Amino acid sequence: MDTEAIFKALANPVRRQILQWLRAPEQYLPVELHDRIVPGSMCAGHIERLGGVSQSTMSNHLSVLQQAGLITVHKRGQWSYFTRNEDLIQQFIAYLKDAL
Amino acid sequence: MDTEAIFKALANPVRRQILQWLRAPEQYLPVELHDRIVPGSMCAGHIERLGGVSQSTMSNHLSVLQQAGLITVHKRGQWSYFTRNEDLIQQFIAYLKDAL
DNA sequence: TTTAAATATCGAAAAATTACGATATAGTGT
DNA sequence: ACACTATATCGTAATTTTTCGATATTTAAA
Repeated sequence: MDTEAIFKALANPVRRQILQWLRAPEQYLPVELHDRIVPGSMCAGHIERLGGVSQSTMSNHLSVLQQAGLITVHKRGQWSYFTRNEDLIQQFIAYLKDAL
Repeated sequence: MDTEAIFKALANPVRRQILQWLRAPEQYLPVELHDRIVPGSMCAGHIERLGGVSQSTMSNHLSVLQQAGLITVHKRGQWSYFTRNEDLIQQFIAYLKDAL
């Protein structure tokens, strides 16, 4: 667990917001897509549309979260589906409980 | 609780280290000072000597931690004694548990 | 096989953070 | 009043982060 990378990743509000969106993707996606997606995930394009930043900027944020291990990607066709890495997130919180 | 400020404060390794030193100040202070200090605290000067940065830089780090609420200051004479704000730290961890 | 769509990467500008030395402020002791 | 110590603040340079538009890459569709 790269705590340095995790702390840095979480220091940015857009990235924290992404983690929130990924808690309940269905809530933020058009209903007609609910059965098409990788469950519990959103593709980069939808995340981009939710955030107020450019495509390349959002792609970078997703990359930072991914490198910190907070999210994982599954590529299907031309899409990249991002999912929270609950294991790591819980591991990180457990770590904080007696290391912070 | 200013979570934005807390996340930003924790993004810096020197500041996280300060919180660690403040968990057990006696461990990092000369024995002859143990009965002179505000319990569970260290003055700015001692923190400065532990960290590898200049006086002004360390003073700034302490200020950032303080503004985030992670530490508190008690001034006595010409010294500033810094203490962990355990309440806020625990509150932050509790917040993370269901908001991260 | 050309065209379009989704995403990633590149290069550079803007903004924020970190760092330092110098100086200011405030308290202590002479 | 004066010198001395501890800490804070100021101005600024260096570094890192954030951002963007442009371009490259990959897959799908016509």
